[in-house]
Amino acid sequence: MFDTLIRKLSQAGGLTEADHKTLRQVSLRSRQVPARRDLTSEEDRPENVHLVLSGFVCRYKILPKGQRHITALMVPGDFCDLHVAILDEMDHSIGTMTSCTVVEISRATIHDLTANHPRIAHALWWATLVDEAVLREWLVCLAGREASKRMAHLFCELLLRLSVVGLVKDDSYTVPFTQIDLADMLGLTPVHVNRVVQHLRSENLIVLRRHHVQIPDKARLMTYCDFIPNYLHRRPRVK
Amino acid sequence: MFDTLIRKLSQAGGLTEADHKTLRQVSLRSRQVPARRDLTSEEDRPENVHLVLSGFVCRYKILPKGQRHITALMVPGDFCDLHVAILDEMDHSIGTMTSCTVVEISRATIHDLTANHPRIAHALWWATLVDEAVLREWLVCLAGREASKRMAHLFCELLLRLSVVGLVKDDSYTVPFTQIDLADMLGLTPVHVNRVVQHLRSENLIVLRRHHVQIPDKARLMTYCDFIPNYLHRRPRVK
DNA sequence: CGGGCCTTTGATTGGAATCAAACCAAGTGG
DNA sequence: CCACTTGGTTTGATTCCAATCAAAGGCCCG
Repeated sequence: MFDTLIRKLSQAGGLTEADHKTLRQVSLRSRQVPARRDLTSEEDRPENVHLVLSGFVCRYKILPKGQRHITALMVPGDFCDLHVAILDEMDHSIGTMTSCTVVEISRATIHDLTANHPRIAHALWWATLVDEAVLREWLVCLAGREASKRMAHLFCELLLRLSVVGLVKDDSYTVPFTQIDLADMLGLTPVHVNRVVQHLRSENLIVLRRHHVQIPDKARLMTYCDFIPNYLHRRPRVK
Repeated sequence: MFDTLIRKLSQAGGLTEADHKTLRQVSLRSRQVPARRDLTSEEDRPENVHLVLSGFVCRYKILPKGQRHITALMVPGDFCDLHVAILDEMDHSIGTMTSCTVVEISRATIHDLTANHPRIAHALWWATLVDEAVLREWLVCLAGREASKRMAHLFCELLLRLSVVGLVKDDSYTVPFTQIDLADMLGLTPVHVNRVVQHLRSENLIVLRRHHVQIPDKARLMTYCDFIPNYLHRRPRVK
């Protein structure tokens, strides 16, 4: 569990052995959370930051008309809500999509780390900037790509993000969300998501069945949706 | 010019008199930049972070098909690209929309501030988190609101953001961008932007003429687009 | 005063939403 | 172990918002 935290922050570069030691001493409580539960809700002032160890978590907002829009997906190794350590109030909610194991880190701990361990502070800042870069790509995707390329793009992104944490095997991974969840991520209706899925299937770009995707030819899928991975800011080794 | 920097960072709270002094000693070079110039381009590894003193700057990406999408707007008092101090490579470009005065702060300076002045580091982190919150709202807006509400929402946001820096008078401010720029922000075509503008005009929700907006009834405009300002994370005093 | 960019208007097309209903899989309880 | 329920997936028909194509005005600047 410590490894997950250290691995995550090491991606920012620049951590020393002493920093690793500091992180190992951080008191972490791991917790099991069922699917479809909120970890924190809008307007909360939560006391803990969460780090995902297993399962999928999403960040979402509810629009006035009641529809939900998912603005970010957190997979194992990701922080859910570093914001809460810095901002005064949540402007969105965070909920599990599957049953999850999460680690809670108190705001006090984050404050101590940022105040007294500049390289760790730097790494935490790095993590939020990468999140922002992903968010930016989602925005551009939503604005400028048609539905089927948007979905293909999402599957490409997940392929890379999940492979970093060892959750991809033979270009295939588990997508534990429903077509309704996909609709909420891509800004489409569930009906249209279904049609798009069928289209991608018919082109043999993805094989999606029972919460499991397999990508027959990832180069072709990436070309199809003009996927450029630079926004993920992965370290070279993960290439 | 120092005041702008200090005012910006003070919004995060927690800065001491000593921090102010530190910031005053930061070496700042202010520079005039013409309209429609890039400050930094994708794949650059720029040496300076920019802070806007006057004028409008935007963050944008170019899609494969050649269309531009603007992902963020920076107004006086905003940082353009704190990323460059932390991430290895730009994944987007930053360009002026008008003639601008910007201040350049070297990466080395930012690194020194974050390494040795924890409260300033905290404030910088805060600034990026607020940027992210705005980005998130843009995403939700794009996905879930129809064109005219999206545009109304943008005008509401600008009203608040510009009033913080004293650029609003009588619920009226300058919007120095063209309908083409608006289209690139809202994910619409220029033609449709024009029609939406006309619709908002006909409803008397905005008075837009010659790069200048006046809002006859801001409560009505906010109600119209369900504008909830919490995502801007303004300090109470600015209410 | 001419040229270029922006704005405006019109006609048409198309992608995705909406409405409606059937189908399917999985879990529940009698 | 099988009706029953529930949530998700699929299909079809229709509507509508916004894109596209095309061209005419305005405005500003050199």
